[in-house]
Amino acid sequence: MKTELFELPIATSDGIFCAHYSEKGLAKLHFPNAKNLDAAKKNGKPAAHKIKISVKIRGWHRMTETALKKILAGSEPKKFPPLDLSGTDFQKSVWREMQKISLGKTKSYGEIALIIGKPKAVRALGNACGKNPIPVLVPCHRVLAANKKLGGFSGGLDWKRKLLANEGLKF
DNA sequence: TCCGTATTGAACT
DNA sequence: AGTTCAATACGGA
Repeated sequence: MKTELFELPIATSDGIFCAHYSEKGLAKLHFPNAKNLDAAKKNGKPAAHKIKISVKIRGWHRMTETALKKILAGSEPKKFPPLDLSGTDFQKSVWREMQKISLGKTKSYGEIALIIGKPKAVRALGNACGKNPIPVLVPCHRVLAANKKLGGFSGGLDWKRKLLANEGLKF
């Protein structure tokens, strides 16, 4: 059975993000890509559902919005909404480790692999990163390749560069 | 079971 | 210094 997700837009200076909430918390976060904007424009409005949003979810959304904007502004958010991460244990370990990376710091895929006790699973790590449902809040953009090179990024490499630049990192 | 992957480090131009 | 290549762990089909 599929869990019903509530989809809410978050307008930022960098575009309109889309947050998906389950009954347990924030489940997914969507980058504002060209399609997104185009679709939103086409519909005249970004997903204005008439479904009733519970107070609980409104609260989470508020936290998400604040946290997101903080990060885009280059500062570390103090409050996070609960995250409803769905994935394998391996993926959850990876995502959890990534959340521990503080703003302005970076780690290599190899580092993460080492921390979760599987030094050789670097490639699998990349896989897990690509499936990270919540970019930015789970700072997958702070994970670089070994030589401090940018790896890749789901939302586009531009975003990764931009986010890192926001945090004062240079290349 | 086979394929792809956001890696890595060593060998080879 | 840039490029190619095999090894490797995990998830999806």
